[in-house]
Amino acid sequence: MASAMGSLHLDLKDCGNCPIRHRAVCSRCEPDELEVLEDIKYYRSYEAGQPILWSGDHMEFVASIVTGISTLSQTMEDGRTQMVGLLLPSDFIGRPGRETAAFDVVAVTDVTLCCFRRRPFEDLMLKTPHIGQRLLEMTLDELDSAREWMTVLGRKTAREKIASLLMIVARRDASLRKQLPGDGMVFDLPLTREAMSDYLGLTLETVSRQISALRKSGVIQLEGKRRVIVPDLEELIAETGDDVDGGMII
Amino acid sequence: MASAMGSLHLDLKDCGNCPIRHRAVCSRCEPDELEVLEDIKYYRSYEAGQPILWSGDHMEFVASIVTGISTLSQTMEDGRTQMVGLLLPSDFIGRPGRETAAFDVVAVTDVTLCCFRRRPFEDLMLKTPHIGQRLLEMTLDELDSAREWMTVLGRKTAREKIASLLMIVARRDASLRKQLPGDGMVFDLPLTREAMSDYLGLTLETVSRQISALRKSGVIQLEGKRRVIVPDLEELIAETGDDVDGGMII
DNA sequence: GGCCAACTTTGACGCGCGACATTGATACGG
DNA sequence: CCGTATCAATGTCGCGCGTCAAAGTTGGCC
Repeated sequence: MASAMGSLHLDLKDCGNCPIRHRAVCSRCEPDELEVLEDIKYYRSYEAGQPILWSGDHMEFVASIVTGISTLSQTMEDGRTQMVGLLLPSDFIGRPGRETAAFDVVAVTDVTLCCFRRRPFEDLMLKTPHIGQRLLEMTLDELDSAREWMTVLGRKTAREKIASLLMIVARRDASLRKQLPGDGMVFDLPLTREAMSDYLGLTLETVSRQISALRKSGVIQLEGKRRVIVPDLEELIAETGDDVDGGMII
Repeated sequence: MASAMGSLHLDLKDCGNCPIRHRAVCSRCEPDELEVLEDIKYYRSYEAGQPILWSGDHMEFVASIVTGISTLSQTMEDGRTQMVGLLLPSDFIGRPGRETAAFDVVAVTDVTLCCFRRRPFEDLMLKTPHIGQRLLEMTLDELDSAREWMTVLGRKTAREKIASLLMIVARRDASLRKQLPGDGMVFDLPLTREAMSDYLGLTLETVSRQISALRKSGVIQLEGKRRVIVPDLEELIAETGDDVDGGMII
């Protein structure tokens, strides 16, 4: 971990080499604006499974995810939990103008954050419209995603929910490889069955059963618990209940 | 309707008298900035039940809701629909930088919009940081609401969902009257049973049954179909499944 | 290798809520 | 006045998914 951080520091101290340079909240900044950001930024890292923030925590920083995956989730008094966001590299954590975290943030994989102390960042936003513009764009995208997701939660069957999640992961995986999703594609599920159930508003048993059912129907094949093969993409899309390739931002 | 529009025009042509002046996307604008907005704004009105936008429509304008209530919803191929937003006065419709509507927008009550042609509004946003700043703040608030709502959709029982919706309406009603919600409060449901079912991811019948059940338990009383009386607010809050007065933005 | 913890799968059972049908209440127009 | 439309309430039935329980799988560690 320490050595990983060491190399990250070396690679990333310069924003020009940053892997999320073109997508994160800083993506519209000019070189002089980046310099100001570079002065106040610092990195933090978390191991898989560690909490990053608890709901109600005082937030001293806002941050961009540089590498890894985190979840944003809410827990009811009696322990029921619902995931409300899946945070990927370049996604933003925290909210300018808010003192405390509204949701729990947990690292699913090892995670590296590029952090900015909140106050200086808020000041900078007022002086640097490019940051606010990009953050608005990102927030609007997240709102669209959240709304699509509400339809999944409110109206889809368990089988459709699983198929929808598989398509989301498949699309994301394809875009990381700079390919289009297609027949025969292979990808890994970044989430445990329990995390999938939190995402989809199901129990982990139902998730397991529906994945088995999709396998038995031939819609997907499994290699181990996590690796998924999609022989016929159209067939999987049909299982989502969406009209052909419509919907499902993220 | 025509006469109503007439009086609105007279009353509202001047942004200084606008009922949503302090909350809408223009709320941070200085007098000179308002003047520019006044030049490009125009009003439109819709009767209860009318569609304002269909998903996929080309959007020539963005708008603020001045009066009335609209719903934002998504429909699946087979007709299942999920409401993904409840738009109240001062809420914003449309998205700078997007050509087509992503969701259906329908007027629930008679609605008046303050519209801006999209292109000029986008240009203005680049020149007027106050607009973008306010829109960011509003969008972040909506994102928080959407996330709270996801927990309702994914994890609550039908009875808890109904109680949660009643609390949302109760809070909104109290804030309009500039009071705190309290024991014995009375309010009207702005939505039909069907709209409530779309909101909560339930069927209309289940909504009807759960409202009857809450009435029989003495948690609420009904006056007609739409008017609700809450003898003991704590009791209703307990039915939501939330911890005491936590959660439930909007 | 063997042990242990974490994760997953599968089964049995029952309840909550959806699907469908009927009845009632209210409003509107002829 | 009645006929129709809309919205709501309520009954019946059954399936989907949650709950509880147990067994199987995988990987880490000594």
